[in-house]
Amino acid sequence: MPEPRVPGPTFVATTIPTMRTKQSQSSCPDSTACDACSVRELALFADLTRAELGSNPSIQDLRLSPGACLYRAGDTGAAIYTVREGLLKLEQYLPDGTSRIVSLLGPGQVAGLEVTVAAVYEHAAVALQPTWVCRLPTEIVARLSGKLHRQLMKKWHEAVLQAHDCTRELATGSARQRVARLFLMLASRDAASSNTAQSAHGRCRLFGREDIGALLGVTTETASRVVAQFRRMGTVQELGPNSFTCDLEALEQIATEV
Amino acid sequence: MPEPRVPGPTFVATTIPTMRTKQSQSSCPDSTACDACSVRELALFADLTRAELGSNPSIQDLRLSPGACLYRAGDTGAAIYTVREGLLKLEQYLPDGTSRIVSLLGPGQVAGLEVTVAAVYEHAAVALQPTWVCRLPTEIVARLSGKLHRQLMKKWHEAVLQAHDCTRELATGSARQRVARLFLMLASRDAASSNTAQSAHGRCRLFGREDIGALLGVTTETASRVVAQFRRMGTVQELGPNSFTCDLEALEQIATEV
DNA sequence: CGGGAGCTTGAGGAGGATCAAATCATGTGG
DNA sequence: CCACATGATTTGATCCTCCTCAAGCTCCCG
Repeated sequence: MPEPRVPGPTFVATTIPTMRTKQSQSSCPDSTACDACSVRELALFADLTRAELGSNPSIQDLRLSPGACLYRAGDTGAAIYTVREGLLKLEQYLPDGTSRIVSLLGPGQVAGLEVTVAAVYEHAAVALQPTWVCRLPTEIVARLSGKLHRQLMKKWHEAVLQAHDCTRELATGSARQRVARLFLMLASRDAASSNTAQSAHGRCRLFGREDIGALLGVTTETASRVVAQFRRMGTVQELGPNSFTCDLEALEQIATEV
Repeated sequence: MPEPRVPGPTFVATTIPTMRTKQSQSSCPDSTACDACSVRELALFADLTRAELGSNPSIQDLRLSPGACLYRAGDTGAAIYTVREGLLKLEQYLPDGTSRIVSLLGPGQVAGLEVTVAAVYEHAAVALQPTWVCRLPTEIVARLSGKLHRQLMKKWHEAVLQAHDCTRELATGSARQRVARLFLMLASRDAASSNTAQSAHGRCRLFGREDIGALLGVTTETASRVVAQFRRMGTVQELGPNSFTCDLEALEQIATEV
């Protein structure tokens, strides 16, 4: 498969004045957009023919800038969202008011699945990178449920796998190990879009230290310290802002050390 | 609803010589067993009439002693299991060979859902308490899938909620907080079977310190120390072996302290 | 009675949290 | 274009939690 590149609208580099606010630009795709979608085979509609799909106007493409919020915990669930490109965090709140990231969603994964069986969203979904999602209203899901069942089950499965991965890989061991595993996880995600699969160095986009902390269950300072240490050791190299190349072997080493 | 009590066979208090081994005693229920099942309304068959259900001989009740293994990661997935009473842990392994508990499953929840869309199990499922499960072969699920869809989706939802709960409540904060939240979680589970819902003291069954450690992401010693400390402080009282009453307010206090 | 497994407790040290401050990046207004 | 405000990142110093290693302890079973 060719390198996925999102067609859609031209990249709108609008600056968002207020972060953490819902910021979404809809672009009504032409009738073949779903065909052309880079995550077509991953997406919910994999089993549908184009005729069944039609050019449904209620299916929208949305673009999220980093920090933009797709929905919040407790919002009435009106739609589910397939990630086409980018990265979302699912965030929940602790008894003491602080928040914790319980899952990450990348291309092909679905946010908000819970509203197919419940009334409201369980988490806040917030973009960590520039992200495109495909919005699918719950009515459509209900209407097509006969056709979508198999795909929905697979998406549920992915959601569980992802949640368990986060506990197992990112909430266990020392801060060094967790950060190393995070780099490996992100690099393997981005590897899917890179043509050379098996090289000793990977590439990934990181995000803010505060989010890293909330994901790994450590403080912002610790997250910063470890990333800085990796950079000094040459384990990772910063190309641009939060864009890294990683020495995968060295990271693997750290991830599994005593 | 009345207090759930498992009918089934008489309690067989066999001692298991080799722990960690599959230990299951099947008892073919009479034709009305599914009707009488304590988790009937929670279970997969909630939507089925008795006629549809029939007295299917391939649906079995199994009893697991603590430490007994229902299936292992990588096993071919032949069935899914509804927990009727007791508690299961879902265990996965880290790169370094140590294991981590990624989820707990109690009455009404389903283990092994993943094999409805994949070939093998993702985790090992091991009993933490004396546990009864209802075994449902995947063929049956496939055959009844039209009828079962809604319930399956709900079970997937529960699985995701449970996984996120474990990350958020049990893998965050100090060891004291984690243990306090574990007590609260277990007490609220057992509260469902107790008639008095709103008292300041709860009741719960705990399990081995090693499992507590693997669940909370701390060492066995730390788990032991904190439990011992709670006991000395009177926050919890040990009635029998691993059977506790808890001061819910005090635990809540600890769970949310800075 | 002896042995083993799980639980408890102790002492010491490493790692991470906390508090605080300096540096850097970015956008704003003069 | 520059000075400044703002927020994120980095770094430092100190304290406390939890891990590590080690030793007793309790209970159960042969």
